[in-house]
Amino acid sequence: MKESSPIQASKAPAIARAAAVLRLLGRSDTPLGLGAIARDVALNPSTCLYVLRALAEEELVAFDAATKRYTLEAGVLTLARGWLRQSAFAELVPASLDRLAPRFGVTMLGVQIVGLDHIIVVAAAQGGQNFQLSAEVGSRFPALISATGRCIAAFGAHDPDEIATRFAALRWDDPPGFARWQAEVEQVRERGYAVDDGNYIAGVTVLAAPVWKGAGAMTQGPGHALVAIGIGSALRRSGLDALGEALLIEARGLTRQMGG
Amino acid sequence: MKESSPIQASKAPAIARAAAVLRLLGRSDTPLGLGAIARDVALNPSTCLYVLRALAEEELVAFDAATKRYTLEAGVLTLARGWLRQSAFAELVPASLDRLAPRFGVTMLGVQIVGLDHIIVVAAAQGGQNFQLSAEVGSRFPALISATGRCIAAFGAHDPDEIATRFAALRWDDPPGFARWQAEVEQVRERGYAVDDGNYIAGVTVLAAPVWKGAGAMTQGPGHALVAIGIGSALRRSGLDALGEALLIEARGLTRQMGG
DNA sequence: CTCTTTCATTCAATATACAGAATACCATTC
DNA sequence: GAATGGTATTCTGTATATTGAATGAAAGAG
Repeated sequence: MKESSPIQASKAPAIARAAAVLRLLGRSDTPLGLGAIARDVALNPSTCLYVLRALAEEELVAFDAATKRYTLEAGVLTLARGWLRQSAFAELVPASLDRLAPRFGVTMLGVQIVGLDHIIVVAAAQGGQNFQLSAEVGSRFPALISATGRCIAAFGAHDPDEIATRFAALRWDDPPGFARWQAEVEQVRERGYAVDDGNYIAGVTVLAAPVWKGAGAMTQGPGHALVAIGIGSALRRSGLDALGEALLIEARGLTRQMGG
Repeated sequence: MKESSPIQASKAPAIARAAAVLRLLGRSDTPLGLGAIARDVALNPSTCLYVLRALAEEELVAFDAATKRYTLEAGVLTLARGWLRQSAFAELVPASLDRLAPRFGVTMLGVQIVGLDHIIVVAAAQGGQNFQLSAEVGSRFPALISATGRCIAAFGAHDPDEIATRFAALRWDDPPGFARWQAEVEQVRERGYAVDDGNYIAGVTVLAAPVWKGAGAMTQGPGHALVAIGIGSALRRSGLDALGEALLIEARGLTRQMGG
């Protein structure tokens, strides 16, 4: 039997339900009622009510008794603080971002790589005052997209078939063919950093360099990456190579600081 | 490390267990094994294992297969981002903090009031270069402590008995007597902002001013507060009143912007 | 290398969380 | 004021999540 039975396979389904509810509330722009929530996460209203009450008890969701609507509660911030506290990367990366962003006038991101599924923005710094290509902390992106994706493909020890499958599911503004993409990935292995020149978002150029986590963990692939984002025309004018090399230096410094 | 609070009966106990595990992992400085986690949250190892697996499936917990240790995963950041997105206060307050912190050389906090239980730091700004500020976001404090506590007591429509009970449980460096504290709370009602002069932390003065949430929600008490923290001697020299009045003005501005 | 200890994981019986129907609660509308 | 529609909430039998013991897999000591 193939392993693909993701729903109901767990021995603690209430947790998956709770996570789905939290994510829905995080996505929603307005407070939601029980009915709307139950419908969206495909739960029985009664079950959903108990989930919401338990989450409210933990102060992860807020309940407005007057309108009977639910929202995320600030308790989720406390969890995030706990993660930030213990993540060496999150602690160290802002300094690197603050160095590079003003120097090259780019938006800098520090991202965490979560498997082959996706990456999560951990920290950000704005370079130019005019064009703010803001990606907020906590945002998720598909793992293989853009420059970071080429990094993951180049340095992660992943199954080629798996990569091909996931590549096919990506959405680009201007998709590169798989063959050309693979050639670029090969180039990343030599050069050390990756470039996405308008493929992901038209007119926008993205660079990424890998940061490894623990000592000698390089065989398992990078756990993080530094990302630079800027307007393509401006970046090409000021020289991509200089930015790429600066990314590499900072990324190597971070790897070293984290015990490499 | 101290034991977590006991898990209470609910119709979805797995959620309370999950929250306890997440909080424990957030508190811990090092990755933890199954045994340590199960012991701390008072769970059967087998049950705890299923909880951890479900949390890992949701990418709220990271599992290191080599060491069999668990950590918080970056997914908690995504939840926090959802909360920040939909909180008008979190969106607006940084501007206020950034205005006041350098002007008075104080550490500024924006806090969210969660019932009578506690407050959560939502945003922070440094005046001097003394401490790291970003680490503070997400911290929890008892609701009635320090200057914020006097605000909540003054403007929240809470049961006096409940307040007295909770007051008795607080820990101060230099506890004010209940009678004197109540007199100060009365003063807060007239002046509009609260002062804690070395009671909570010796040598440190804290000021707080309330921010109400929705329009006409003042009857239910403030949902947020602006907090200023500084060295007592320095603050008294530069004048507490000026800082207090500035806090009030910013707090009123925020209340207005949030639909007051 | 073998024994001992510690920890993670599976297994099978049973206490209980869950789904669905039934009820209570509002807020509108007639 | 009565009725209606759309909610949220309680109630109850049953499938299943939880438990504690048994098994497996490492790590450390002798």
